[in-house]
Amino acid sequence: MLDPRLFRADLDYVKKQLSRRSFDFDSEYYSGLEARRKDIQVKTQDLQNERNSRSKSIGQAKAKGEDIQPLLDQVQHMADQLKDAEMELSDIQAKMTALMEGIPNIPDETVPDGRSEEDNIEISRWGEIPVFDFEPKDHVDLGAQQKRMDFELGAKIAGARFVVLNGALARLQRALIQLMLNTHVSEHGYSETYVPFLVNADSLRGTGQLPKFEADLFKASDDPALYLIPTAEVPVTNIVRDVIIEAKNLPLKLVCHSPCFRSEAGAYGRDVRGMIRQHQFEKVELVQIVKPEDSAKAHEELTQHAEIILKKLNLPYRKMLLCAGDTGFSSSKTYDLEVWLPGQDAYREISSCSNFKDFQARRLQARWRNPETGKPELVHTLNGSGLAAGRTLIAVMENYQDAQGRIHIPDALLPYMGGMEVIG
RNA sequence: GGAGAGGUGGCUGAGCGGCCGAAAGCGGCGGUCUUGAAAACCGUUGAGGGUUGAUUCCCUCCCAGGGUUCGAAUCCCUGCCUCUCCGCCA
Repeated sequence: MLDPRLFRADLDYVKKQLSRRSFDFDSEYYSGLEARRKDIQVKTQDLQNERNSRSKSIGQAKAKGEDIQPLLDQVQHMADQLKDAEMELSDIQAKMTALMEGIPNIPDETVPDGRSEEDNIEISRWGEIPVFDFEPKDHVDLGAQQKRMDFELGAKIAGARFVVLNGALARLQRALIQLMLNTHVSEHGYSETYVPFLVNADSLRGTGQLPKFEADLFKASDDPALYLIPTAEVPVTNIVRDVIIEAKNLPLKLVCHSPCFRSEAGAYGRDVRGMIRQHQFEKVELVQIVKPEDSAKAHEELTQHAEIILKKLNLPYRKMLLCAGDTGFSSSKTYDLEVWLPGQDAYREISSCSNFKDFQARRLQARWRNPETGKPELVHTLNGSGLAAGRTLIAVMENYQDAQGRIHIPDALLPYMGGMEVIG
């Protein structure tokens, strides 16, 4: 959620910034609502004030043993009036909240204009694209041997967009997760967490998935309302919901491995082959909670932490700065890391690292106590995949294949593979 | 799943339906004392919002949502959560 004070101070600026991401903000509707809100709020509070002072004098009169009946007669109709005003106020506040919750974050000034991924900017490239003296296979064909990667079985057990991994490939995925967790904990200073994979609506509202993106989620239960997490970002960031953090405890750097569940509504027909887009996948997520002044730097660092995993695995990748139109709803600035997939002859997203600034923090009421003011102020939140394990598995398979369709284990993973050097 | 107890400020913990945004203690902050520290003593210390020229005035918040009442932290209902005992269980 954006700062309501920003709307009152400079509506044109807000509208202009939102238009950069093709969001048409109805400022007329907003202004009308805001004017009414102000009006009704003042009216309601006046009535409340009157009720309070009259009730107080009734109490005092009663204490002195005076006849309070005349006073009671005076207040008779106040209750109804007040109730009406309060209902009107809560009604307009609900409308206001609904409007505000549907407005995306304002893009950072360093974010380029643009409408779609076509307009994203390549920041850098790393690694050498492997040259094969044979026609490289994609991960589906590579995984088909001995049914190590079995999509038919996934479909039988659950349905489309599910997979079963067997033997060495299941282990390889686990090895990747271990490498990622160990690196982030031991070398990057993150604290490992384990969190619920089912979350309530408040948590999803806090990080911005609700109310707008319910269709992307799997709802696991109606009563109580619980959803499967689309990313560990949700439970991990919600650790600081309604918390005032002491300045000395910042930054908070958390890493969490979790399965992720996405309905992929709206993605019909896209990436139907293979493990690129599944309803369930494993991911190691990095989350940082920082002082506002530190978030730009933290964003660069967090992205580098994700990049280091790719470097350790010697996987070629490029770093993209998303344009305003392609940046996610809650984010003010996002870098995507795209890994090279020989089977697709293309770079594909493997990590997305975002600075949300105070957008999530405002919804979460996640604050820190600023020693300079002594007051609680909103923190900045950031997160990024470090990395998506399923897609990393694909990248390793396709980049480390040989002419026989075998997969050579990258050096960095050898300690986790129990002596196995080649799969095949 | 069954039975009971309870949810109050950073923490512990009082609180007759009006004088309670809330005692007291701890913690935090500031000060006195001290070469310094500790102890002791004194003072101070919740959050959100509206409004204003203003550090003015006002509103809301004692788990959440309803209700009773002129008036609710206090009474009633529902939900959620925590604890204890029993059962079951990875």
